[in-house]
Amino acid sequence: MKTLTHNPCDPRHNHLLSAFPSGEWQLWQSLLESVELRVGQVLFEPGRAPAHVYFPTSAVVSLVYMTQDGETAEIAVVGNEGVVGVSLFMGGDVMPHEATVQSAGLAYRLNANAVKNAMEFSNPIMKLMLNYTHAMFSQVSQTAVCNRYHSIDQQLSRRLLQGLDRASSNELLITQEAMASLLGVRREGVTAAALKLQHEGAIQYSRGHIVVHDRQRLERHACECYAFSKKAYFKLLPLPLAA
Amino acid sequence: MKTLTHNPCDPRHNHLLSAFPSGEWQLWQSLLESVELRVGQVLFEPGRAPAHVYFPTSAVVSLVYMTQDGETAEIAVVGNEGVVGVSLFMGGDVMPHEATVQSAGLAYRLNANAVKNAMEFSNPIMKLMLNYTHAMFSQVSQTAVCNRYHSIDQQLSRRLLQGLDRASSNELLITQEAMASLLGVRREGVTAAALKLQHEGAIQYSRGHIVVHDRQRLERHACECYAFSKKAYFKLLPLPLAA
DNA sequence: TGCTGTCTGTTGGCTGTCGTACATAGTGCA
DNA sequence: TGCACTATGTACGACAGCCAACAGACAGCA
Repeated sequence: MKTLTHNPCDPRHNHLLSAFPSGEWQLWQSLLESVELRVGQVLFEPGRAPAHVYFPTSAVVSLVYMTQDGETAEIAVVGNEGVVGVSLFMGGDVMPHEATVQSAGLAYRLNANAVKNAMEFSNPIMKLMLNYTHAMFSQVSQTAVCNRYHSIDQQLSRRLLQGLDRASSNELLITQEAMASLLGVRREGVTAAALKLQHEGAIQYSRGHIVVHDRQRLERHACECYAFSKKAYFKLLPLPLAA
Repeated sequence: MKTLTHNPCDPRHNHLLSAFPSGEWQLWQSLLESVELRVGQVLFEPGRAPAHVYFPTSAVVSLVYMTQDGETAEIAVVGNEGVVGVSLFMGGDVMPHEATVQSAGLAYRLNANAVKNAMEFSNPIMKLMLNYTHAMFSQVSQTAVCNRYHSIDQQLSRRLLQGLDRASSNELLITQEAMASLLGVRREGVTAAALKLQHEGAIQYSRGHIVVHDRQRLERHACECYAFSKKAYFKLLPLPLAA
């Protein structure tokens, strides 16, 4: 079993790829194609079959749902802990949401047909991917409840922490406008919540650059959803993923 | 391939079971156990591995998420179109929500170990179950967005329609109090929304008995979520399920 | 240096939902 | 018949978040 590296250019920097049994890894390695993802890039659109699955190493991808009226809401985040395109593992293809690059970086991708073949022939990989799908299912459920009950303050803190977990430093790149459309609230609401956090010294927000100074304070502000979905992930996926 | 029956005592009244290839069906048939489900019965609790999967024929089951503070919200509904316990198909076991019987009736259940064995040996069944899991994933995503953007009026209408689709008549049995905890809102909010629908002649609400008089009016009131999750289901699951 | 566009901060009024409290009406049972 | 219980209807203040509009601040660029 591979161990997790600290080099984001190594495909094994992705937790799922790093958990491949070595036999399977030999097979997949040659099929993987490295791609540089730009902010805002759309990996797949709602209602259209994804052409690839993406294993981010340093990039972060948002799964975003859009209503008829064009209002948006993020239902899950994927970084180097996961994979974009779980629908392919469930045998379907289309999904009701789109996948957009939230934070630029590297990812390794695999052709959809190759995925389908690989899944037929490798049970261990199939299981790994379905386990991740399970964790994502939990994350989406959590989001549903979060949208119902938690305040903008709590949700902003949660989302910053989720971003931080997938980032390489304590700096995040996202404007309040963009954060608002992820959370599905107004930009002014995000401004107010961000100011509160800033006055407390938890973060520093400036024109799309957020520096997190006090992570623990964020954790106190965040709703349970952050801790819960993280716990669900670690419970479902085997070591060394939890490392 | 089996055809869908109109007798709720027949296991093939469940859409998924009716779609089993005949070879597989012979195998499963002997393992299925019919159970009568009572209202309020808990099929599995959050954080505990489910002992069985349930294929409802006439019962309706709610998947309900509960926050730390005891507030609840339904994330999906399962009737004779689906199966309760999809986590077992993804290889995991625990789920963050509980499954509660919403409407009494019959279901066929299968031991969790038998499920795991069956999944190992039958690819077609595995695919069928994962397709349904996919549809449920869509439903949960939709719920997340619905919770963010849609009014109580819209959500009540949506939920009544979802109940209706899984019921055998145009009468539903649920109190406003119970509906409120499914939608994750106050009882008074449901009362107000229900009165509006009642004044328009769409429904008749009386002490836990709802009679739907004008389905089309409900559809006009409901948010897009109803139609969308229904469409997703039919897209993902093969005929004769769509019948 | 100044222009322009983007990002952030601020304000005031509005609406939907919440919290609480209480009134009324069916339903089942003694 | 009357009592107890549950379900539904009503009222009022509080508040979070929405909508619209605008002001200031910073960055990039000519």
